[in-house]
This record gives sequence, C-alpha cells and structure tokens, in this order.
Amino acid sequence: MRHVADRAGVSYQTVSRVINDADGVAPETRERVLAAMRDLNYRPSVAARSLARARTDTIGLVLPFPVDVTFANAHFLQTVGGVDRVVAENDYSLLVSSPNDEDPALSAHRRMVRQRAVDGVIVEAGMGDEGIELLVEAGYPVVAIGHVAAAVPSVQPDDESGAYSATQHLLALGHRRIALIAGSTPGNLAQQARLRGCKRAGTDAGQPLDEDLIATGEFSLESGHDAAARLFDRDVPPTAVLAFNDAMAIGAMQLLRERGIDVPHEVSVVGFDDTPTASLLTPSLTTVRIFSSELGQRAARTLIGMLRGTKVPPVPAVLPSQLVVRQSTAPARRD
Amino acid sequence: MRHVADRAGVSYQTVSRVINDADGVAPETRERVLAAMRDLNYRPSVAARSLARARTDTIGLVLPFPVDVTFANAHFLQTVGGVDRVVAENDYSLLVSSPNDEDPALSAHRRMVRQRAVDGVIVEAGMGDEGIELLVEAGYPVVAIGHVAAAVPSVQPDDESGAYSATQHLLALGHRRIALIAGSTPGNLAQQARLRGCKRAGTDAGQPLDEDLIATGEFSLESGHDAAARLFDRDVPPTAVLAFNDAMAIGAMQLLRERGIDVPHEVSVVGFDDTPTASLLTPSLTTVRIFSSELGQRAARTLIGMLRGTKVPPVPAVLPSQLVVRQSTAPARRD
DNA sequence: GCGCCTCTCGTGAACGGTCACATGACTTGC
DNA sequence: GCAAGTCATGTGACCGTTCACGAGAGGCGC
Repeated sequence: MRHVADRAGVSYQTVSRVINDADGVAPETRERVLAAMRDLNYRPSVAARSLARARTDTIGLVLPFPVDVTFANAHFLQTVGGVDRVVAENDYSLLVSSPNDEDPALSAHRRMVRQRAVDGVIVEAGMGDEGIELLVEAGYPVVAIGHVAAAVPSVQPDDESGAYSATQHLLALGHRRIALIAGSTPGNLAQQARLRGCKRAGTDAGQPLDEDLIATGEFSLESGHDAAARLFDRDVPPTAVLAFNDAMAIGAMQLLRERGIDVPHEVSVVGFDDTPTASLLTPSLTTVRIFSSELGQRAARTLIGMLRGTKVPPVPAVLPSQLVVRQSTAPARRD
Repeated sequence: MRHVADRAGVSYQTVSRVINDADGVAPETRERVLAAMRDLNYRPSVAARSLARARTDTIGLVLPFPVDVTFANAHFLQTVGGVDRVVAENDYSLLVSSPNDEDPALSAHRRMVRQRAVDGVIVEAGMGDEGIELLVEAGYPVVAIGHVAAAVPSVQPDDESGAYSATQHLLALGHRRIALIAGSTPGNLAQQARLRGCKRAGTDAGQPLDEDLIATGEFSLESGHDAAARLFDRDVPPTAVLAFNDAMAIGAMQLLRERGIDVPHEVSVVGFDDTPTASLLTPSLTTVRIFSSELGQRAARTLIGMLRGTKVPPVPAVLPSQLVVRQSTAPARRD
C-alpha cells in the first residue's frame, strides 16, 4: 500500500480512502491512485484489514454432516443455495465447516470457534444443539436454520402444520391405514414437529394413527425403499404412505413399482420438501413444500442484519409450509 | 494475548510459543499459560496471525455454478466431499465462492482474488478457463479438478477411456444404433474427451457412431428424460443409450419406462459417474465409475503439498475410470 | 573460579491496513 | 479583509500476532 501511495504521490491514508470508496478524495487524485494500483498489481490484504477493523466480512456455515452427505439432501442443498446467494450479494464470503468422523456432534463448531475467522455463523440444525451453545459462548452471533432448542434467532419451516395438512389430505381421501416413514433420530426437533402434526391430524379426525405403521429411514432414497419394504411386508399393508422427505417417498414409490402396486390407485404416497424432481416423476409426487431456499436466504439476511446492528426479533421466524397436491395421491379404494 | 501473558506472569512471546507448540518453553510455564488462556477464555486472532505469518491456512474452492446447482450434480458433490475431508484433516479451512448471475464465467474467481483471504485455490472445471488464468496472475497456487486448458496442476478422470470402454461394451453386445446423450456445452473439455472416446470406439470397431443419434442435455434428470424423448421419437430409434452422466441416464430410463420400453431387453442404457443410486435402481445401472471423491482428495492433497513446498509434477494426474457392468445393458435383439 | 554452551524467556520491529485527529488551502458570508 | 466553514490530504497510534535477536540463569569441563 505504501508503494502505491508513493507511486501516486499521495499518502497511504489517501490510498486507503480510495480503496474504501470513502468520499473526500478529489476525482483526479482517485484516478491517479487507481492507476498506481493497477500498475503495481496491488491487492489489499484482508488479513490486515480484518485486524484493523476487527471484522472479517466472512460468514461461517456449520453443516450437520460431511459435505457430500449434507448436500445429498435436497433440503439442505436448497437452503445453502439461498444462503450462498445472499452472502454473495452482500459481499460476504462463506466459510464452511463440516464435522469429522471422530467428533460428529461438535467438531464443526469447534473448528469454527478455534479459527476466529468469521463475523457470525449460520448453523444448519440437524445434530444436537450443544454446538450452538459453544458458538454463542465464544461470542458469535448465530442464526440457526431449522428447529433448535438453543436461544438463538432461527428461521424454520412450519413442519407441524405441513405434516398436519398432508395427513388431513390423506384422511380426507378416505385413507385409514396411513403409514409414516419418519427419520430415525427421535431427538431431531423437526422430526418431532412433523410427527406431532401427523398425530394431531389423526386424533382431530377421530382416526388416531396406528403406531405400528411408523417406519424409519435415513432420509435417503434407499432407506425409503427399505422402510416401504418393511411396511408392505405386513399382513395388512397400509393404503397410504407419508414420508418425511421426498427422497424417501421416491424410494417408497420405487418399491411399490417393483411389487406391481399401483400409485396412486392402490396406494397413495406423499413426500416432504417439494424437491424439484417431485414434479417430474410419473406419477408426480404430492408433497409438502417448505421453501428451503427462502429459509436460507432469510437466515443469511437475518445474520447480516445482526452484524450491521439491526435488531432481530427473538422469536423464530416461521415460514408456512404448503401442501402441493399432485398425482401420487388418490381416494382410498373401498376394501 | 497481552492479558494472558500478564496473568501468567510471562511475556507475550512466551504465550505465542505455547500457542504454536514451539519448544523451548518449560513444561511448568506452559501449564501456567494454558491455565491463563482458559481462565480468560482467550482465542487467538486469525487475522493477526495471518497478517504476521503471511498465510491464512484457508483454501478457496471455486465452483462453476451456484451452490445449489453445483451440488445437485453427484460428481461435483463427491468431489467436494473429498476436498472437504482432506482440508479438514490438515487443519485448513474451506472458503467457497460461486458465480453470481451477472457474471457467471468469472465472478467466483474475481471474488476470490479480490479477497486475498486464501493461500491457494481449488477450481472445479466446468466453465471456461479464463478464471483460472485470473487466479494464477494474482499469484495463487491453483489446482484444477477436471479437464482444463490452463497450465495448472490438475487431477482428472480418464474420461476418454471410460467413454471408450462403455461404447465398446455396447458394441460387443451387438448394438449398432447407439445414441449418446451428451452435454450441451461443446466447449467443455471433459465432454470433448468423452465424445472422442465414444467415436474412437466406434471407428476402432468399424462401426462409426451415427452423428444424428447424439442428443444433448444439461446433466439433469429431466434433461435426460427429454433428450431420450427426442431420440425415441425417431423413425428408427436407437437400441442403446449412453448418457454422459447418471442423472441423464436415469432420466432416459424413466422415459423408457413411461413408453413401456423394457430396459435392458429392448434398449440398453449406460450412465457415467457411478452415482450411489446407480446400483440401487431396478434395473441397476451400468455406468462408468470415475472416483470423484478420490479426485477431490487428490486435488486437496496436491494443493496442500504445493503450499508446503513440495514439488508437483506438471503433468495432470489422471485417475483411471472404470466401466461397471450392471443390469441395464444386455445383448441387442436381432432386428 | 572462569569461559562456554544450552535452556528459557524477553524485547523491538514488522506485518498491512484503519481510525482519530491535525493541517493547510480555498470558499463563503458579512 | 477577516473569521468561520468546507474540502482534500497527511500524521501518529494501534489492531494482535510472529520473527529475529538478545540476555540471564544454570550446568559442565578444565
């Protein structure tokens, strides 16, 4: 920087002003400085700037699983897509941290804390919340995406009402034996909310769900396939399946096709997420939309707002979810 | 840091030594310093450290598309998964940059250059190579994943021979009307290599491929579906389809199922990538394995090696690809 | 008892910027 | 014509580390 200043015949402070687009610099001087910067192929050092300004203009993103696992899930994918977009728009950088195998619960957060390299952190809920506490204790502004117990601002889909309306839809179609393909981690709060929604819809309709018809999967296509296999091996198989994400719903549809069971005339299938592919399947998938990208965008905006000193309402921002009825659901056949 | 030093009754330099695990500090002193660090909840500032050491221990990752688009592609997903793993193992951080809509070709690289926040950059090939030149000019060590024209170290799958053996496999099964679902960006070098491999296999066997049977897609499931629709609308449809990634192959299989065309007995389908789902489909997909995760790991190791001063062979590291024969290919029926 | 070496620790400068304030030239108002 | 108020620029200190030295304490050999 000093070199640039010399070459342009000004002081380093003036160079600094030019870099930061501060006013109070004569247009002609500015030009001279810019020229010198070009000539010397000069680039400011973020490290020095961060040090002096006590901020890094970087936002940390903590993932619940390794990169390849996390992004294999369409919901997380969309979510992070939204974050990425907003972050880039606001000239922040994105530093990602994912857990390693040794300490899946906390390593991603730990690494983020150890490196004091970000101004704030966005956490994808999915694992426990101890990690969030860790970040908060370390003094970071934190925004969570999804349901968290920790007292940090969060944006979350309305899982409960989404699950409620999906179940209601199936009940209205006359289905009585409704199977659920839930997640296998009962501690997960989103999972709990969805389950709550399903059950409430059942009891509200005077048709409580059969607990025996709740299978679990890992949110992957294969696990949905396998869970469905278990469900349809039963003596009295279900007439409808509600999976807690689209991938598992698609897996279930695969199994049904293998077994020659027609969707939707013999069995109805509902997913969760409204993945882009959901609408492209045949039959296209009835599913609960949760606006994942929007969720990510809001989280990023909220965090950036916090960094810029805006007040943030302490209540979680809940985005309504929405049932999208397509071809994979139909009235139950009379037994 | 000064505070810690005071509290431990030593100088700041000694604290620095403890932080960096340098020797020449008495065990008892070390303990005292560590205790003080804990008491004061002290965390070193990366910014200051980066400034003083002139490195950031951060590696940049430049994606060819926005996050959600890039990671929807299984190959990129695996690749970055590999990078992430190695980066974390070596205590580096990962800073990701993806293009924005205004300047898809260069914005990701530009942002990376502007922020002088990384020690080196890994670039996922996919877009043009000007961006790489930009990074090199800015003085960054760069490693590319995939085929690039720029003179930087790269790791790449052996696309040509993979495509060659896939085509050869189909020819050996007696197929004569082999359709290709290629990418729609002819400038892409990986694409060119695959095309070259296919054509060479054809001519080597005395059965040059029919140029009219080359459709294009966007590497998505839907585009594969649509490309297949165009191919099978022809008067004389192909008897085999070779798609340039698994997603498009799966899309093609979907179309065939819709039209009641049996795979593999009526039409054989081959994919590219060996996505995890490929083996789980029915029929399971014959595909070309390209070890994406391994590719990412190597790229990361290469870059870290460069940063640590290891010499890097200037030739691109080529990982052999490998045809995995499953159920979606079968001998051609006699016409 | 002296010089020398090793171990442990401290000091000053530098890294490359930003911030708060000071300074000088030129307008403006009366 | 002079005080006061802009505008443009320069100066010194500081951000929190690391690096290259230097220096004191203790052990050893002779």
